[in-house]
Amino acid sequence: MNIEAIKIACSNCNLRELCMPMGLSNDDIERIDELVASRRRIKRGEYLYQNGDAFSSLYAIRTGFFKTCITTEDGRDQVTGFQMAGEITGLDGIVSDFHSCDSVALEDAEICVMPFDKIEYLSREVKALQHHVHRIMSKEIVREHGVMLLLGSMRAEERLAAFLLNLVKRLHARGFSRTELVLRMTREEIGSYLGLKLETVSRTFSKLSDDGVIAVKQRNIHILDPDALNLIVNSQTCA
Amino acid sequence: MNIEAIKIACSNCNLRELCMPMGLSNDDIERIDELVASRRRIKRGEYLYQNGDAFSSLYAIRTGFFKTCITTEDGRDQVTGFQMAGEITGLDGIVSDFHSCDSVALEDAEICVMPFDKIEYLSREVKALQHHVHRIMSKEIVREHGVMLLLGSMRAEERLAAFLLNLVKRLHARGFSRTELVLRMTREEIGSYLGLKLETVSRTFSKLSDDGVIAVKQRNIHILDPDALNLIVNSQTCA
DNA sequence: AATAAAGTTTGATTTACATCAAACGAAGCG
DNA sequence: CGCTTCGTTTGATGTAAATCAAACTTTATT
Repeated sequence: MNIEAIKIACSNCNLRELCMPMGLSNDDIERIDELVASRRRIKRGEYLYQNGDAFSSLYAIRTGFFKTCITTEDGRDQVTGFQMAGEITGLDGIVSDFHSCDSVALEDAEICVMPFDKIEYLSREVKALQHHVHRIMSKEIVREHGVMLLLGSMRAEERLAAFLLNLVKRLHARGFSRTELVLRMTREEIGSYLGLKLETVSRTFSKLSDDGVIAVKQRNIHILDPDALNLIVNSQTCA
Repeated sequence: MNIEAIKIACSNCNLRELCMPMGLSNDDIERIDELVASRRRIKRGEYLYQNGDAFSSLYAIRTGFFKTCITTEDGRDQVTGFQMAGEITGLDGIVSDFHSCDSVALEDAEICVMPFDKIEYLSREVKALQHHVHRIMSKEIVREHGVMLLLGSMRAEERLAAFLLNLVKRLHARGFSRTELVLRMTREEIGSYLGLKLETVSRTFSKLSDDGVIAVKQRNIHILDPDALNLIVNSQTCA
């Protein structure tokens, strides 16, 4: 393996506990070292892929923060997810060989390009990789079920609480604080994801702040009372 | 192959154009004939699987109609999808080895049990099956993106129009009418799926009926003006 | 067939969130 | 540095859908 190949090998990556090689034996990780064809830097605001682009690869996020969103002809826009380091994006393109949503970097980012034919080839060779790919897709399906519950039956305060708890949980798995987080997205993007208008998002932040549940300073959020936040999500105001 | 095995073989199934063997060559279909371990009959109202059940298999629907739903501790309920003949259900269980939602038959049904370890084994052998499994999961992800858009940014009338168009499209692919359909679910279940209360669903049916877009007789829907229905979905009242 | 239970429709009222509007703060740019 | 742009907050008002309520229809049960 040459220097360039070593540099992008999963076996040499500090995210291997979280990302594509998660749960694989050391042997298997070495067998999938050719998975990543290249790395790519994406500046804030740039697209990783866009609706209509030909699908060829999945992308593993090394650094940075992304949103995925769908835009309809009539100009409606829906953020379908936010992705951070160690997460895989691009799954929407498999079914039709074209991407059906946009992926946008919310901060300068670096991603690993994993050609999907290589993923399929290696999945046939490495059982653990095959199962992991299946799990990644199933996990995305289950996540979206949760979003459907949120959009279908939660009130604004519950939605925002669930959103913050989800974010902080994923950040904590990456070694960040359990109580402090920096939002990488605007109020409008949060609103789009949660099915709310940006004014409602702002008001709800203010409400949670007034209630002493969180402290808000621009995009810096400090969770003061995690239990209260959990309670907001799990009990619908108990009528 | 004995009589019993032939009876449940994909190569012998009238749904093979739609279901698991879709797009496979005749050779490949024969190679996956052992995919279905058994068939199971489910009566209306019975569970195919439930939240918390151990995951072992995916299920292909031969006949009948299902809903999947998640129920939270606090009693909230969200229908996450409706499944009909030729569609695959159970994908939610892959990630954690336990099902995270319920699958309920909305009419007497018959399903094919496909043990997931067998799917993975055959996917390693048959490239076309591997890719098809990936496409099925990606398709579900993309479908859920659409539901997120619906729940996040559409008004009641748009949601119901989109729902009817989606149902009739899938039914038409199965040889049914492009304009007539029989709803297998209650107004409440439609409402749960669409993030609306049953009264709103009922009112919206009445509205569409008054406008001459559809004719409603209990659960029988006749689409009188497909173009109008499409227009409702694609243009947000043009403010 | 009678009765009960489940599902649906329609009306009156309430409400959570959207919309409209204005001011303010932070950040990017010439 | 001042200027513009973008993002955020807060207030006043409007509205789509929720809630409450009652009648009605269909389906299940005995």
